[in-house]
This record gives sequence, structure tokens and C-alpha cells, in this order.
Amino acid sequence: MATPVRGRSSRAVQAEQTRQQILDTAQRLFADLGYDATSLQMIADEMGLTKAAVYYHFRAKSDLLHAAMIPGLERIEILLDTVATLRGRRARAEHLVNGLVEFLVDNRQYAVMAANDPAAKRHNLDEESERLRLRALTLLFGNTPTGAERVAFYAVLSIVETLPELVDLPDDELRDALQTTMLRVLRVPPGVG
Amino acid sequence: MATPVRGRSSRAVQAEQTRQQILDTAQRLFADLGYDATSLQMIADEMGLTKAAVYYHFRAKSDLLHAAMIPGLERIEILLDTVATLRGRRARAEHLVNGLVEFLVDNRQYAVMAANDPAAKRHNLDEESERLRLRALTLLFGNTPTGAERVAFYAVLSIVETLPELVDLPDDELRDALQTTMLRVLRVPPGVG
DNA sequence: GTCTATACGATGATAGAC
DNA sequence: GTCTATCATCGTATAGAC
Repeated sequence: MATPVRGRSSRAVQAEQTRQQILDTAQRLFADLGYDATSLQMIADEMGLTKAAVYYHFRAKSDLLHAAMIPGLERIEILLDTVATLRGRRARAEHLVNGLVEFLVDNRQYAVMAANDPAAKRHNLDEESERLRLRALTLLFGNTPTGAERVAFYAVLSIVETLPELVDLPDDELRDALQTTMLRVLRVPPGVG
Repeated sequence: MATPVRGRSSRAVQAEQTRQQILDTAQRLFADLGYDATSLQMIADEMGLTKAAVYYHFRAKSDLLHAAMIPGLERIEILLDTVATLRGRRARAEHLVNGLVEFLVDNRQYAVMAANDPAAKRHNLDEESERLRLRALTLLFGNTPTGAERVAFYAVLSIVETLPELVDLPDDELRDALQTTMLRVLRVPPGVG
């Protein structure tokens, strides 16, 4: 921390740190209040900065939403890459569900923010996550899923939005229950485990 | 329309009509853009009124959300009253799911609006729907549901939020798929029907 | 390069004219 | 009942201090 990376002034390191703190604060408030109800002023106040300082690090409020969501979207993309190497619906469904549940339990706050804010619909974020959803749907059910398959698939994804109601559940119990429920919706019977 | 109800001036009838039109416009825009992204100006413009005219009929923007959501909440309450008269988890689950699906298919737009806008969390609407959710949970699983039961129950409710992805599905197909999926989550096997 | 001060148009909201 | 006028706050933008 006292020794900045070569070519990076300690000033730049400090700035990056500030940027990350803004991002963390924003993500917490977005998850708590929703994107629209979170003002730049709140974010600035919590950090002892001015609104304009926040604006220096992010050109627009929507950039905060983007920057906060991207790491999660990338992690899901990698998960889908792995799923794509598997053959058979059952193997794919199990891997997808396992990876998704792992991610959700590890990042409950992220999930709450990303899950269902109408603000995401208005910005291109929804395009990106829509692309991921379609890719996952195709991986499981091919290019022409039936209506019932689509309902089941989206039902699995919608379970993400129940996380706020389940804050009191310990990680292990949450993980097991999510896996069981998701696999049941996809009609994947439990293994002989 | 030309003959106002006794004791009601035609002016009052007109006002009630205006109020209802504002409500319909608001509900449509809330479902489309989300509550926060819908301005009173938009609502007023679509109706050829001014912002302040809208304010005459509703003291606050949040009152629009309230008024738009109440009929649906009441209908769910009545559904739960009926469910409460039944004995046995299976009968209750089937009746609840049937009624819920019926409501969703009949009021897709309403469901989209009510489902998951963070604005509802900030106003007392969430208290009311939280009460309904808890009542339904208790009707199905008693006062001390397990973690797995809670996950399954909330998973069923979260399916509501998939409706925007399923706009292209015809009513019948949507109804069947929703029922099947919800009952599967609740572990209610199909009847011999 | 990082931040503060200040101002812009639009928002939700209120008060009072007609 | 509906309007105009007004207000604080919002996201955004720029000028300039350090």
C-alpha cells in the first residue's frame, strides 16, 4: 500500500481507491433503496465528498450502475462458457444451477441490486443480461424452447429476486434450498449423491 | 353517461372519470417505465392536463401507486379468504395457485407494475403486500415454515416477475405453464384429472 | 489530476388566482 | 376544478482552486 505499482503515482492509487469506495457505496444504496431513489448527493455525503467529486470519477449516474453490475455479468458469462462444454441437459442444468447458487450466496447484495430494478431496463444493462439469459436458455433447451420450458427457465431466474426475503437464512441452508427448488423447476431429479 | 347518479352533480361524475383516466394512464406508464421514471408531467401530457391538475386528484405521486395497486391487493385478499376455508395443504396450494394464475393472466399489466418496483418498498404498499405474502405462507406451511418451504413459497411468488418475458405467450399456454411450474415448486403432483 | 463552487433544466410539491 | 407561480432537490455541466 505504501509502495505503488511502477508507473502509477500514489495519487492514481488513491484515486482508484476512491473510485472503488464510491462504487461500493453506490452498490449498497442501489440494493437498499433502488437506483432511482439513490441520489448522487447521498453517495457523496456518505463519503464526505461533494456531488461533483463523484461526477469526476463517473461521467453519469448510470455509469455507476454499469460499473457496479459488470463484474457479476462477467462471472455469469464465464459460468455459461463452462456449461457450454458439457453435453446433456441434466449435466448442464446441474452445473448452471450450482454455479448460479454459488454466485448468489456469495453476493447476496449484488443479486438484490441487479435482480429487478426497472432502472436497469432503461439503460443498456438489460441488453447485456438479456443476452446472458437467452444464452442460458438456449444451452438448456435449444433454439426453439416450448412455452412451458421458457416459463420454467425464467421461473428459475426469478428466484434471485426472493433473496431479500431470505436474509435471515444461513448460507448453507439457503444454498441447499435454492438448488433443490431450481432443479425441481427444471425437472432435474436429485442425484444418488 | 348523460344521466348522473342521484345526488351527484355531473361535475362530480366528470371528476371521477378524470381521476380514473389518470389512474389508468399512470398504471400503464408505471408498468412500462417503472414508477420513478414516470413523471407527473408525462401523465399530464398524455391527458392534456397540467401537472397541478393531476395534483388536484391525487395529493402525491405515491398516491397514484397506492390507488393503482389497491384493487389487485383486495382481490388477492379475497382469494386468501377462500383458501383459508379449505383443509389440507394440497387443496390450499391448488386453490391458491389457480386463483393467482387466473389473476395474473387477466391482469398482466397490473402484475408487471406491482411485481417488483423498488418504489413500492419505499412506500407502505410493501407493508400491505408483505402482510398478504405472510398470510399465504402461513396458510400453506403453518406458523413455523422451514427454510426450504420459505424458499419454495417465495419462488412461486417470484414467478410473477417473469411475465414481461412472456408477453408473446397466449393466455391458455401461459396459464397452463404457470400452474404446472408453481405446483411443481410446491411439490403438489398433478391430479388424476 | 482531483476536487469545490456554482449554475442549468426538470422533477415532485405547495399556495393562491380564476 | 383547473390553472400560474414558486420552491427545494434532482442529474448534469462547467470553471477554476490546489
